[in-house]
Amino acid sequence: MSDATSAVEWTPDRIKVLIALWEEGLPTSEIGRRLGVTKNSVVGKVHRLGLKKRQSPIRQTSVTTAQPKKVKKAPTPSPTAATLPSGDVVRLEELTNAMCCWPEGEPGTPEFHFCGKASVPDKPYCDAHCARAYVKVSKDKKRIVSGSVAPKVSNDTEAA
DNA sequence: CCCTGATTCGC
DNA sequence: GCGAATCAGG
Repeated sequence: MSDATSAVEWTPDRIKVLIALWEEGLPTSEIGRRLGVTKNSVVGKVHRLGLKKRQSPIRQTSVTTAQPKKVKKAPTPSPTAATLPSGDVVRLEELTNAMCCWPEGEPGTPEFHFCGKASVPDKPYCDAHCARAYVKVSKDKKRIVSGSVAPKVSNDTEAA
């Protein structure tokens, strides 16, 4: 490969994840934080992509930071289907409804994979990653890596 | 005061 | 087109 001008390019993979996270209800800050970009970049890209809007400055049904609403019916996506092959990483194509779609690594790279663990009912992520995505944290651990990419996003199991 | 989201301008 | 800055609202 002879080209390596752009460090962070919006590849379909990243855009896919971007939309995925956005659709899931993750705050722009969180998405941008994970991808290593600012919330402005995320929201800008999303806007340009023609995605839907969520919480406009004007009153448009509060979102409450993507709080998982309770559903009356729990289909229970059979976590058994999330039995991923050991030793093999979960790719985007291998993602299932009962799989934790938590992007790890740099989207666009062969190293990029998902958690692949069994996600909790009505939740796109597993118990551990769910807390990471819906964390109410504010300000804080901005882990934006500059220069060399590779934000170890595999940090979970946090215990205060 | 803080955070989230949209919009706009500049590069 | 991407990124950052700015503005608006909750």
